[in-house]
Amino acid sequence: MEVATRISHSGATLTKAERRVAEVVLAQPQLVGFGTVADLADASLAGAATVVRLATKLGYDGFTTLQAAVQRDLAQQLLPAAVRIRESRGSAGVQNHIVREIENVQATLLAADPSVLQLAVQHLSDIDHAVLVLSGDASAGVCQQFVSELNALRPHVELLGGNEVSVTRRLSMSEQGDCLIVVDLSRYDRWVVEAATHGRRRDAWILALTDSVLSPLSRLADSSLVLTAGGVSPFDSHVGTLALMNVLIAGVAGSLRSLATQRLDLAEEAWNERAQLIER
Amino acid sequence: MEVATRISHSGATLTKAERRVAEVVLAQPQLVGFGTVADLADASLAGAATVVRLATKLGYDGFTTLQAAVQRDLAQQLLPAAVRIRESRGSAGVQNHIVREIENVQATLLAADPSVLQLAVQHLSDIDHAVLVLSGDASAGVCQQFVSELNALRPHVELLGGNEVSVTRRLSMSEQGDCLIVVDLSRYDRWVVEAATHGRRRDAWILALTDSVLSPLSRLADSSLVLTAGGVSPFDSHVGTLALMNVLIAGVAGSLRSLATQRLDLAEEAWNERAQLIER
DNA sequence: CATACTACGGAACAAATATTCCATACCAAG
DNA sequence: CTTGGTATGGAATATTTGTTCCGTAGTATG
Repeated sequence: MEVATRISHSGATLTKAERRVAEVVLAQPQLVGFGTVADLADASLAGAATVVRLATKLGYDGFTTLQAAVQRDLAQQLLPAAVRIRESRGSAGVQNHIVREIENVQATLLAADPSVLQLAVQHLSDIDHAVLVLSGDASAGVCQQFVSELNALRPHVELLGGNEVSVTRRLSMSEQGDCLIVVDLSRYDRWVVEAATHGRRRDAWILALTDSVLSPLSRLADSSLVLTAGGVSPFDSHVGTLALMNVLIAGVAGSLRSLATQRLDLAEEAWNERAQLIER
Repeated sequence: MEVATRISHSGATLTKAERRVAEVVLAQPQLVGFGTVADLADASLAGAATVVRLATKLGYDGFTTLQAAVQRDLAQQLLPAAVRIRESRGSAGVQNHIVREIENVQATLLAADPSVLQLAVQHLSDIDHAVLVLSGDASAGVCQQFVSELNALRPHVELLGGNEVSVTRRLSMSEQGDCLIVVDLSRYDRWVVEAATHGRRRDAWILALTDSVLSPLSRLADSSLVLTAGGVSPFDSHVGTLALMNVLIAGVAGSLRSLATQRLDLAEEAWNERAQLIER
């Protein structure tokens, strides 16, 4: 991505209008490769002169040269994906990762039984009951991610953590119909399995996200989804897990549409009020 | 392949020179999409007039119209490679997610400049300096995941969090050569950008993981990696981010092999001693 | 061999497109 | 509020590029 590099390099010195143009160049490279100065100017609500100025600022002779560069980049992308990955600037390492992680995503999502997904979304969308998420140490991060997003959509979502005692106490206060999501891969954290067992006695509906239907969590759970987590590093990859969680989140967002948008709007408003977010 | 269809349809009625042109159109569509009448004429050893005649013979108004058609065909091919791999397994809903997340992984990892990755791994493997990770609210979970895994491989890795004051304080104590990883997507958390600015003054080496080379984080950082995070739900997908982090983790594990295995063994031993992990 | 017809490409012409120039709007500093 | 400087887009200009026309060469047919 020759062009992207140059934009990044000159990024700081760009003016407001030039930046708009640069964004369009990055977002819709076809428009540059196939189109004209006027097309690009229209798309970025800028003048033709600004487009040319950007091109020269990036170190090109003019729009025509910039266009040629974009066309080279696009031509790269036109090569078959397999060739692209192989030719992608050496580093066989990254290729391995791509293949491996894609496999994780695909295997995890394809293995998910649609009826289980539907059931899970249904329970996760039931705002009359709490959602408790229990995770092994190795997957705590992705679970926190899941909890925080789910929390943005609906109330009463908790990540169980701290020490074993506090988790057990929280589970003891759970009510029938609460939803317990347990996430752990082999080798399983003993306390997670024990806590899940406790949850079972409390009549929670349990969904296991784990690496095998033979796992102790699967045995405990009412439903389970099987994860594929082949890693290149010493650790399991949670890419598939996160992708699966995204599916659940999207499902909940869909089924709680009005409540969810209302909650998101409230957050949005608060952010704006205090200018806590910036566009650029 | 709209153009190919027309060529095969009118194939019989083409003259010798026209056929040569048509062959080039099929073999090197980029030349048509990106090039001019003269380019195509040269490549097919024909005159400019012949090129135009072919275009009209195929039913187009002229070369310009033919070119537009070829550009549409090319644009199809430019769509996320994953879209074309639509194997009809899985339900429609999950299909979308698979395609989207695969695209996130692929785009994020392919966009990563190997030299930047190498540099990042180098800094992350430098055990004489601390690694500080600063994250926007929306990506806190995956960052925690990253930090916890990195922590298993080497000491002095911290996730900056809590309130703004404590983050600022921690950054104030950072030393030259420390490594600051900043992760945030548009719209950016103001405090994250401000904290990163502070880190810059403290002479930390800054790596930005963000969604555009035009982001304020990119501007601040010494190096940056661009994330693709297209989501189906209301939230960004951090699947690509996590995959990229896995690449970094694997790199660090490789370069710190002996230290890392030593640390992992220690943890292993402690777990075994207390029977905290179970096989099944 | 002669004639009629078709294919073909060079060059003139017309259209489009990139580039440059300039007046205006905007903004910050005094 | 004024002034100096910068950013910006419209319009004039220059260049490139598509299209059309026409003379020539090649080919088939009688």
